[in-house]
Amino acid sequence: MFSSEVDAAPGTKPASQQRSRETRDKLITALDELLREKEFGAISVAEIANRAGVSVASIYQRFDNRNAAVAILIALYLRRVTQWWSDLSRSASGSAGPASLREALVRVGREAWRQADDLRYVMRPAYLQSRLHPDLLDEHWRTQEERAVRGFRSLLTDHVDEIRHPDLTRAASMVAYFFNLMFLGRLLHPEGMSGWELPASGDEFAEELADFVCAYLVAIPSPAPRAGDRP
Amino acid sequence: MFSSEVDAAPGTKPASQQRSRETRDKLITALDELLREKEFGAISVAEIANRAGVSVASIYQRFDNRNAAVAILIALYLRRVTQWWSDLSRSASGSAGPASLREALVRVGREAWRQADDLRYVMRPAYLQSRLHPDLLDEHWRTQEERAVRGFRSLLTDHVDEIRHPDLTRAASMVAYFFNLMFLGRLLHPEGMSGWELPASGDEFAEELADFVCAYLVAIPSPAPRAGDRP
Amino acid sequence: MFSSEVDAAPGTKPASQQRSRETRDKLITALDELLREKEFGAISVAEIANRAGVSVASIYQRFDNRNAAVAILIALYLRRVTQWWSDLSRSASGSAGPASLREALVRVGREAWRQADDLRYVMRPAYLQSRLHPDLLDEHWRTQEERAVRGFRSLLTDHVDEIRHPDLTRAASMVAYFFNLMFLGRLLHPEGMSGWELPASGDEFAEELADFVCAYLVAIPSPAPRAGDRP
Amino acid sequence: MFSSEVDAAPGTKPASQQRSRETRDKLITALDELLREKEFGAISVAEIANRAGVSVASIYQRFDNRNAAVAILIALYLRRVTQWWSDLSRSASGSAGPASLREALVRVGREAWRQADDLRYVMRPAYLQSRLHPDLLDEHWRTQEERAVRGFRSLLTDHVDEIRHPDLTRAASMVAYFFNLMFLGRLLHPEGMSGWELPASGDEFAEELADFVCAYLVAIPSPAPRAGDRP
DNA sequence: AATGAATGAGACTTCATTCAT
DNA sequence: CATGAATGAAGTCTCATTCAT
Repeated sequence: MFSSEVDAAPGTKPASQQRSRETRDKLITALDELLREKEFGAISVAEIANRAGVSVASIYQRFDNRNAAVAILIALYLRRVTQWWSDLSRSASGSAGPASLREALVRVGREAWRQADDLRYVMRPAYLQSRLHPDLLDEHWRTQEERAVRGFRSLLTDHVDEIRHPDLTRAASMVAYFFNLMFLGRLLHPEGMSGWELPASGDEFAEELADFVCAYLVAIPSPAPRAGDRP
Repeated sequence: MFSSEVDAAPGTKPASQQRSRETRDKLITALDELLREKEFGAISVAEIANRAGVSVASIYQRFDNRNAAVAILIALYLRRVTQWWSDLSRSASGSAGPASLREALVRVGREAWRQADDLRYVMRPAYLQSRLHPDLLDEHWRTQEERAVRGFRSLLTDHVDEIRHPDLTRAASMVAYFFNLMFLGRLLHPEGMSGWELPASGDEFAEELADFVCAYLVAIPSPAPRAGDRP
Repeated sequence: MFSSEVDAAPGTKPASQQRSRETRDKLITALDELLREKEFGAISVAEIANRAGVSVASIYQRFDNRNAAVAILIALYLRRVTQWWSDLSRSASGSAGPASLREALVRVGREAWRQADDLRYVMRPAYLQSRLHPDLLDEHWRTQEERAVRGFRSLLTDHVDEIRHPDLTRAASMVAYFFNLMFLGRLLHPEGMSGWELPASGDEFAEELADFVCAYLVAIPSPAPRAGDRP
Repeated sequence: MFSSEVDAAPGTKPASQQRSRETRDKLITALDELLREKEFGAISVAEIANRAGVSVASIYQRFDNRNAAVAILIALYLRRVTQWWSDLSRSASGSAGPASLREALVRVGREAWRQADDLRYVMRPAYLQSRLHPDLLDEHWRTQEERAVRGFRSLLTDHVDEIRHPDLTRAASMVAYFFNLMFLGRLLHPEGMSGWELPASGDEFAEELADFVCAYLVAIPSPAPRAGDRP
């Protein structure tokens, strides 16, 4: 079921037999469920085993140690985020793609907003874990980042005629970085935009984001737009 | 030494005597030191006590819980961030303030970048803790957010003649939100801009940020700057 | 206020000053209150001090150690039980005393039943403590027992013409022992007569008790009333 | 060894394997030993584990709580008292049962006296605990009480021709209640009859008890035996 | 005399992990 | 391979008591 992603994870022992693969899947599903109920740090090995209906010792036959349960998190995370990015790309550059750059950005913003909500229960612990044990997951984040940059690069290229920013690569990086931060913020602060006096509705906020980013992209190249350009 | 901030914290017991205040300060200092070495979750009560040179029980005479040691984190956090914001405001709106909006933003970006590095060791655990126990700290974050919005609002007001964005309040919120995210990102990803192919130097990055934000602020109000405005 | 009884207690330090006597009384009152809320073992020194509005250290200036707080229990216990016995005697042998032995016993039973309810909150912990630390209180119980025996002895003497038991001293001992057990049972099993299928009302039960005891007292001396005396 | 009783106890985790049953028995035996040396409240989890030769954590694999170690007490208690009652019944109603009611009661009294001594070391803590945590054990006491009432009921029925008390059920309850109190008193006051000036020897005391109870049972029904019936 | 602070000792409990079946 | 049992290590917290003001 989850074979390819999970076996690649560090600390994960090979599951050659049919039976072991079943056990492994049961464990992943159990953790997936538990993560919707409580934070990772509060989930004990015994709890995972109970929920999965297997013995505690079985976990150690699948994974090196409890920290390697992060491996399961990665599996879950990868499964979903990969799915998300491919969905996003497909819809963004589809034959019926959005007419304008702004529309494309609004769409991405809206998607990111929604995804942040949907994936929060798995991304949040995965992310927080990754901050506490950077070594384990940094490679994965890096990969994601690069994928995001490439994604935006191609999106910008699709609308290159609207863009005045002199360096498309740099622009794509900034935009990807910006969207990523927004995504992260939404992930970690689910309660929303409260203190910022910003629109709490995803759709409205996506419009504002698009404006924000568009301005940067279509602005007359510096130094022109700066001080003193008002008549 | 730390009296005013710490006494206000929830879960903190009053320290009326000279001696108790000394103990409390020793504890705060100890935690401060430990946080430079390891993450909060890995610091045991006994460790704090040892480092502070007091008994474990003394910790419980000062604080309700181990969790209330988060209170110490808040104290540290508040002390530093408050300091930072007041410094920033003073320098930004001083008599010899920056000539242009962009220069002001570059300066803020540079400051934020540096501060994120300096305060990381305390902010990071404080932040991650606050994500695991949102109820304890959300009020504080809210306060900070509002303060940031007000700060940027006044900064923008100082340069209102350069700004074309129709809604100054909304603009201030967006900019504050953006800078905050950037700050947060730097906090949590100290290793830097690696995956993003962005300038790793703070100064250079601050310039790019300023451009990003400036464009949004000085852009010709929508719908004008959008699709089809290039001759 | 409580001076005479309390000062006599072992482990109690002399309270020569006015102030110390006040403190001591506050402590006793505090414990008295607390005992209505929870069992002795669950009452900490700090709790007593808090309730009394004095410092923890003050307790150690009044008493040798926590176990000597049992001394306070004794004080409370003595105060009340002494009061009870004297009331009982006064009413039993008063000028308008009950006409018959049975009436007198019913009255005693009723009183004991009611007192057991009223004093339970202090007697129960005192008693249980005394079972856990027999050495501290055994002397007091002994005293009480002897007082009870004497009380019943005089009660029986008042009605000697109704009694056929050959040995009045032995009879008084048995009756006192019996009432004491009943009192104890009521003390420790407040929920009542549930399992015994006995009258739950104090008045009705007192009647049965009186019958029980009366039979013993007025029975034709053994061996006469035994087997084969039915025609 | 102890399987049936212990597994039924609340807070006790199932011990399916041979090995776990061994551990559980070691724990029970250890507690049994310790109770002969000190009171339950003074026995720590570590002590039980040490004595049993198992690790502290093993206790928590067998029982939910330290309080659930009371379950062990119940097990011990039940084992012994159940045994006692069945022995008593067997001997009392055996083919060669006592000729008279009085003889039967003397025998019961003697047995109860001896048993109270023998079982004291386990009954006393069990009883005191049950008074401190009534909810845990009240059901058991209730059961015991009802069993006692039934036992005496059948004993009285065996000698119904000697009894003049009009209500056999009520009489059985009173007698059971009385013997139970006596048993309880002996349990809690091992030092004996000191204050009461009663026979310290079990055999002699049993005779007096029998007289006491017999009188109640064979007394001419009220109101006859009361005041003024002496010629 | 009274007090707040400090503390050593120890209690209970949890948990990740290993072992033997 | 899967499991229930066992455990060492560690953690959080409480408490009776002493100390210094």
